[in-house]
Amino acid sequence: MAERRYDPHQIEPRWQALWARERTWEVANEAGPDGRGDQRSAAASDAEQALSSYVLEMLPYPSGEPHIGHLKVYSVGDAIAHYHRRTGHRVLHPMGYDAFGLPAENHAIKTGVHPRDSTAASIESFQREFRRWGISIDWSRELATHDPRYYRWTQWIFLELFRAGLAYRKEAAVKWCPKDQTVLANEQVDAEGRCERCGAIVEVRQLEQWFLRITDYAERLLNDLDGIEWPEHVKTMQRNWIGRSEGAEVTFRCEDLDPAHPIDYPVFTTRPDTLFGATFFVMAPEHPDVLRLVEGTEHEHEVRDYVNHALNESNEERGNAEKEKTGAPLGRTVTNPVNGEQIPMYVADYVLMEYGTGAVMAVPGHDERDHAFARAYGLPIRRVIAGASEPPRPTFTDKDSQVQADWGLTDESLPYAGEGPLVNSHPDFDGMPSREALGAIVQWLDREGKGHASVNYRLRDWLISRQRYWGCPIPIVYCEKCGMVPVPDDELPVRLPDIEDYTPKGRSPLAAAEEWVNTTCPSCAGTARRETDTMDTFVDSSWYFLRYCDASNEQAAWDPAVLKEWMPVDQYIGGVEHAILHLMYARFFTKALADLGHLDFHEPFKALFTQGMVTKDGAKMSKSRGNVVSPAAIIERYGADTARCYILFIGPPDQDADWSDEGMEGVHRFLSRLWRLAVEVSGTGEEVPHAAPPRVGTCADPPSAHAPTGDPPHAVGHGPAHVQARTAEGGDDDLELLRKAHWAIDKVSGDLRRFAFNTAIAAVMELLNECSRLRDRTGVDTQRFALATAASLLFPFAPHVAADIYDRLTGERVWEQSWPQVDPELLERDEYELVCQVNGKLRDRVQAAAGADTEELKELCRAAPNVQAHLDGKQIVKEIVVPGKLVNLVVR
RNA sequence: GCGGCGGUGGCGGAACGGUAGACGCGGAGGCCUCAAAAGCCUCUGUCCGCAAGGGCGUGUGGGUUCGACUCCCACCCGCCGCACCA
Repeated sequence: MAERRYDPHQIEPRWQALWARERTWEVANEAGPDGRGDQRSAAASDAEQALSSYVLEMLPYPSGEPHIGHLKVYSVGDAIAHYHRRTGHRVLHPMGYDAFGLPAENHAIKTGVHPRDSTAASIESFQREFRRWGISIDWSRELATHDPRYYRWTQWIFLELFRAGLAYRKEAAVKWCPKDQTVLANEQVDAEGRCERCGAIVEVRQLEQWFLRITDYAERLLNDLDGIEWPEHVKTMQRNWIGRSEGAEVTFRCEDLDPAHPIDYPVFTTRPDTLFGATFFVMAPEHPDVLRLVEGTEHEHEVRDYVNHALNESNEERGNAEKEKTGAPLGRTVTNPVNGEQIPMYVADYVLMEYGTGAVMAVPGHDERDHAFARAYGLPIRRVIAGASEPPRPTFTDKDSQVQADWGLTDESLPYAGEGPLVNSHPDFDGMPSREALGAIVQWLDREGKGHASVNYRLRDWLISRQRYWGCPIPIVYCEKCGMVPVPDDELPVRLPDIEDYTPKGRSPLAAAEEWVNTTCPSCAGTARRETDTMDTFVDSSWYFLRYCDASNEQAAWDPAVLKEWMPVDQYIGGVEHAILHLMYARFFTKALADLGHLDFHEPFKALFTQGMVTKDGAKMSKSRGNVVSPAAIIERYGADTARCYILFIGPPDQDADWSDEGMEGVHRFLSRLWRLAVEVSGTGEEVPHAAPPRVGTCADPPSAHAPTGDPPHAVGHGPAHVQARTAEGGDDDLELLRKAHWAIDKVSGDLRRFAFNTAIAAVMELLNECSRLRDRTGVDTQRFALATAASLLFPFAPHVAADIYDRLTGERVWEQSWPQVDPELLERDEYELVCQVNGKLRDRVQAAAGADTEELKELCRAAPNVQAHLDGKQIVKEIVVPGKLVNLVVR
C-alpha cells in the first residue's frame, strides 16, 4: 500500500464540493418541513422544533484579498456556528461585503480602474478564499452594500429617518481644500493643517451637511448597555463615547450691546457649586455671536484674527491639552447670576462649540484649563472650595484679604478640582459641603429662573454627508419651488450614475454628472437637482444584519415576521476597532427603526465577542514592514484546516497573538498524526470515503445508505455505546482511553462555551496522545470510538479533516451528528491521586479511593512516607481536607 | 490626565483560592535509515544533590488565608482606547 500521508489538498476540496452540492449550510426561514436546516440537521429532530441561532461575523470590506485577520474572525465564527448547529440549533450564518468606501475610490483615482470593477474583483477573491477555508456560509443570502438591490433599502431607511425628523440638514464647519475644491475628512488633514493630497493649507467652511439625530438616543444607548452580553471594555468605551455628565445649565446675561435687549448665554457646568468662583467667561471661536460682540470695537481686528487662526488649526493641534492657552478679550462683560458680578468675556480655542453650549463660565480656582488661561491673561483666581487637607477658612470680609484671594497669590494649591466646604461664596452656602451646595445652588437658580439641572452628552449627531462618488446616493432632490423633496419610495433606488471621472473637483464628483443631477421634482414636476453627496459607509453597515434575514425580499427591506425568527443576532463577532462607531450606529439604527414600528427589538446584538489582532514578530502586519502572512499562501502549503486550527490554537482569541510558522507546523503535525491513526484504525487506507462519493452529480439528497465499515459504528455521544465498548473490550486500558475521551468531551464543550478554543484544541491533542500511547493495548472499537470522538470535537475548528476521519471511522457525516454527550460516570474515577501537603507545601502523593471519607483521607496523608519525614515529631494542629483533591496538615 | 487590558519557563500559552508551567514550539539524547527527510520514543523552570530529596520560583512591596498566578491595598512596566468634554 502506498504511504498514507495526510494530504489536505485531497481532502478539503472533496468535502467543500459536497457541502456546496448539497447546500449544507443553507437554512430556510420557515422552520417548517421545507426548512433545509431541519432536513439536514440530525440535531433538529422532528419532534421538537429546533431553536434558531444567528451567528454573525462583521462583514468584510472587500479590498485586495482576505488577510490573516479575516481568517481569524471567520475561524472563530465558524467554530461557534458549528457548535450551535450540533447542539440543536438552526443556524443562520451568512456573508456579505461592505463594498462602498473611500479606499476603493482612492485606489480608482490612482489607477483609473473603476471602483465597481476593483470591488467586483475583490469580492470574487473573498468568495474564493472563504470557500477554500471551508467556512459554513449560507451563500443564498449573500449581499453587497453597493448593489442597488441592497442600497435601495439603505435609501428607504434614510427616508424613514428623514420623515421622522431623525435625518436633517444643518450648517457645519468642515475642512475644505481650496486647491482640490473639496471637503476633506478630518483624517485627510495632516498635523500641519495641510491637505493630504495636494499640501494646500486647509480652510474651514460652513457647509450644509446631512446629520442623523443619534443624540436623541444617547440616554437609551447608554442604559441599554446593561442588558446585553458584551465585553465590559467595549461597553466602557461606548459609555465614555456617549459621555453623559450631570450638571446644570446656568444663564449669564450680557447687556453691553443693547441694555434694552439683553442677550442670555446659557452655559453647561458640572460644578454649579463653584459658580461664585467664576471670574470670566469664554466663548468658542466658532460661536456665532463672537464677531457680533466685537463688531466696530477696538477688539474687532484682534478677535477676527484669533478666530481665523483658531478655525484653521488642525484637530490634533487644537486638541492638545498641553498647549499654552490662547485667546482674545471681547471687551464685553456678562453678569454672574449668583452674585451679580460683571465678568469679562473672552474667546479661546480651548472651548469647543460642539460640546455644551459653546460657551463656558471660567472658574480658575477649580478648573485646570481656566486656571491656565487666567494665569496667561492675568485674570483673578478665587478659591471658593476649601481643599480637603485644609480647614475651611473664614470668609474674607475686609478689602485687603479679598484682593489677595481674588488673585490667588497665596494659594499654590489651586486649581483644586476636588470637593470640600464652600468658602468665599455667599453666607447661605459658605461652609456647606460642595456636593450639598451643588444641589442647593441649582435649586436657587431654578427658583430665580437663572438656570436648571441639566444633563449633557459628549455624543454628537452623526454627520453622514460625504462629498464622494463611491457611496450610497442620498435620495433627496432640491426643487426651486418645493425645496427639499424626498424621492418617493417607488422610485428607489436612486442609482449611482456611471461616471467617467470620479476624482473630486468642485463639490461631490456626482455634481459633475449633469444628466443625473438634473431631474424633475417628484412633487411639482418642475426642474430640480439631486443631492450630490453620498452617505457615510457606516450607514450601509448599520442594518445589513437585518437584510440577511430576508435577503431576497424585493417588496420590502425585510418582513418583520422573518426578523422575529432570527433577530437579535445571538453571537456577533468582530474586531475591537469597531467597538465604538459601527456598534453604536447599528444600535442607533435598531432603536430608531423600532420606534418607527419596523422592528420589535431594541438591541441588534445580544452577545458580542471581539477578537484580538494577529501580529508577526510582535508588530502589526504591513506591506511596508514586509511581515505580512498571507492566508492564501499558508493554505496553499498546509491546507485550511491547519491554518484555521492554528489561528485558534495560538492563544485566547480575544487577545492579540503573534503568528509563528513553527507553531503552525506543530498543528499540522497534530492533524497529520490524527488522520494517519484514524486511517490505520479504520483500515480505509487511501480509498476515498464513501460519504463523499466522487462524481455523483447533482443529487439533491445525500446517499441514504451508510454501509458500515466492518464493526457497527459507535453512535458517538450515546450512553449504550460506551457500555458496549467497555464490556466488549473490557480491559483497564480500554476503560482509561474511554475515560480520556469523555474527559475531552467535557473539556471541549466547556471551552467552546467560553471561547477558549486554544485549550479545546489542546484537549483533543491530549486525547490523540492517549490514543497513540494506548494504541497496542486497546481494542479496535475503543480506538474507533476515541478517534471518532476526537474528530467530532475537532470538527468546529478543522471541519474537512474531521469530516474525513469521522466518515472513515463510522461511515457517518459528522455535521449531522449531535454534539457528543458526556457520560458522568466515566468522568469519575475509582481511585485518584491524593495530594498530601504539610503547611501548604506539597510533600507526597498517594492513591486514594474515590469514596474515601475525611478520616480515611487524613489517615492516608499522615501515613504517606514523605509526609512522615516532614512531620518529624512536630504537632499537628489542624487538618484541612478537600475531598477528591488534597489533605493539608498544619504542624508546629 | 481618564478608562480598559495585560505582565507566568528559551518562546506562544495552561491553571473553579487547592499538585504552577496542560498543550504546542524550540532544545537535548535515542530508535529507524547506507544516509537524509519524515516518523517514533525519552528528557527538558531553576539551583544544590550520585540519588532520595530539598531550596527558590507567576513584574515589585505589603495584607487576607491552613493554602494565593488567582482575592485585597500600594506601586512599577507594557499595550490599546479616549482626551482642553467645562
